[in-house]
Amino acid sequence: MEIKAQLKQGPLIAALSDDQLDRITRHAARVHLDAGESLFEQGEPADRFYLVVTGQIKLFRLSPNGNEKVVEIVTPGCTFAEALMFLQRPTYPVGAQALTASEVISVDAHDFTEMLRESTETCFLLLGDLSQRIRGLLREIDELSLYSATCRVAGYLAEASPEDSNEFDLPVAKQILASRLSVKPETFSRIIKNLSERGVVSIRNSRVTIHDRERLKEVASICTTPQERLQASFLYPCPPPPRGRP
Amino acid sequence: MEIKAQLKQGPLIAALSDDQLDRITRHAARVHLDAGESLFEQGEPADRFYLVVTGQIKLFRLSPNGNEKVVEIVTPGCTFAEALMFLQRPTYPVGAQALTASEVISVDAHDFTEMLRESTETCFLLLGDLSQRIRGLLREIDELSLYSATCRVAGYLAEASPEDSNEFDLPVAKQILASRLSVKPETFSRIIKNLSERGVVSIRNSRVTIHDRERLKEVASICTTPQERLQASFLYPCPPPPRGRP
DNA sequence: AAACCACCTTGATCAAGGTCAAGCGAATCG
DNA sequence: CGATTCGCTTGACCTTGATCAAGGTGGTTT
Repeated sequence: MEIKAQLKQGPLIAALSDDQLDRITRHAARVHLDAGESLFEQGEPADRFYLVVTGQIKLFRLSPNGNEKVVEIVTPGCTFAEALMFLQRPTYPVGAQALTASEVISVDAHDFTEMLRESTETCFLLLGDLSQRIRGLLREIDELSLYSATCRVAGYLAEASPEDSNEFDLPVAKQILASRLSVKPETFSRIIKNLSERGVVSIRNSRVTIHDRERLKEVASICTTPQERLQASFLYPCPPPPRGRP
Repeated sequence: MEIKAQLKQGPLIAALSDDQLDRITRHAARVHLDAGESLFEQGEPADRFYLVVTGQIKLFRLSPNGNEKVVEIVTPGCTFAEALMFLQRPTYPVGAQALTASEVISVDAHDFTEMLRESTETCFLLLGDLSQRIRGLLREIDELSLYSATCRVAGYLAEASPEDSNEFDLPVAKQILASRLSVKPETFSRIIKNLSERGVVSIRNSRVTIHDRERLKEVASICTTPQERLQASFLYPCPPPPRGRP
C-alpha cells in the first residue's frame, strides 16, 4: 500500500516497526487540499493527526476579533497535531489551511494510541518529540518578549539561509512569513528595506541574497536594550529625517 | 520515608504505584532554598527534575544582554523540568530561582525514565502532561502577539481571582508578575491605575478587589483591533491631556 | 495587449508602551 | 531612631511598530 511508504517520510513514524505501521495505517487516509483549502478549524474536536506529504500548510491561531497569527508553517515530512491525543476531550488548538495545493495523510488517533500502548520505546520517541516542541515554543516566547521585530526578521533570515550559500528563496509569501514572525506586512517590508540599505541583504521578489552574514547575525542578537540600541543605531543611520514638526 | 509522602503532592506522581514511587525515590533528595537562591541556570545540563513542596520558584529566560522574562511561577505541588528527560543531551531551557524560601524535591531523571520504561500507562500520563503544557505555551504565544498589555493584565486579574470572592492577594511581587505578563513594572503600574480610575478593580499593596467583573472580562477580551479600540476608548477616557507641546 | 488581481511597497500619522529620572512609603539595619 | 534600601508609583519623553491610504509590480485572464 502506497500510504505506508509515504507515512515513512515522517521521522517519528519512520522509526516504527512494520507491524506498528500496519496498525496505524488501518484507518489512515490520503487527503488532497487545494491552495487555500482548510483542513480543520481551531476548536474543532480532534481525533486525527496529520503528516504532510507535499505542499505547505499553515497553522494559525485566531483572536476573538478575527486577527490571525501564523504559528507554524508545516512542510513535507512534518507531522502535526499529534500532541493532542492524550488530552481528555481534545480539540485542535490551531487552525490548519493549505497555502499551496497539498497532500496530507491523516492518521486515526485511536489507532495510534492503541499501537503506542504496546511499546514504551515508541512512547519515548513521542515524548522526545513533544519535549523538543516545548523547547521550540519557549524559544518563540522569548523571541516575542525579549527581541524586537527587526531582530526576529534578521534572525529568521540568518537561520533560513543555508550555511553553504548566500542565496535562497523565501518559502512562502511575505505576508505569511510576516505573520509567522509576528510582524505586520508593512513593517516586514520596511525592515527588509532597512537591511538592504545597510547592505546586509537584498531581496528581489522572493530571492534573498545575504551580503554580510556577520552583520546579519549581529543584528539578530541585538535584542532591544537601550545600550545596545546605541550601538545598533547604525540601524537608523542618518538622523531619521525629523518627522514633520514645525 | 517522608520524601515519598511529599512526592505524592504532585498530581503526576500521585498516580504512581507504590513500587514505582520507590524506584524514583531511590536517588531523590530534599533541597532547601533561601529566598533569592538559584536552583539551576539556563543552559546547565539537566539530569534531575523537581517537585515544589513549599515556597515559590520562578522560571525565567535570559536574553543575550541580560534581560529577563519570567516564564512561569511554580508553586507547591507543581513539577518542573520533567519535559527534558527525553532529549539527547538535555540542558535546562530556563533558569530557576527561589522567590521565597522554598523546599523542593529533586528526582533523578534516569531513575524516572527507567521506571517509565515499564509502564505505558504512566507514559501516557506524562504525554498528557506535556500536551497540556504545549497548549499553555501556545496560548501564551497568542496572548503575546495578539493581545495588548492591558488585555493581558486584565486577563490575569480575571483568571487569578477566585470565582466566589471579589478579593484576593497577588501571589508574588508586582515586578515579577509584570515580567510574567511581559510588561514593564512601570507599565503594569499604569495599567492598574487606569483600571482603578475606571472603577473596575482596586489594589492596595498586594490586595486586589474586583469591583466590576464583567467589565474586567470585557477589557481582557478586547485585544487590540482599531474597531474595538474605539469601543475600548473608555480606557483612555478624557482626551489624554495633550502632552506638553507648544 | 489591456484589464484585472493579488501581493508588495511606500508614505504619513499615531498610539502603546518602553525608558529615564525622581519621589514615596514601608520595612530593615546600623 | 534616623538612615538606607527596596519596591512601587508617577511624570516627561521617545521609539517602535501599527494603521490607513495610496501607489507599484508582476502575473494571469480575456
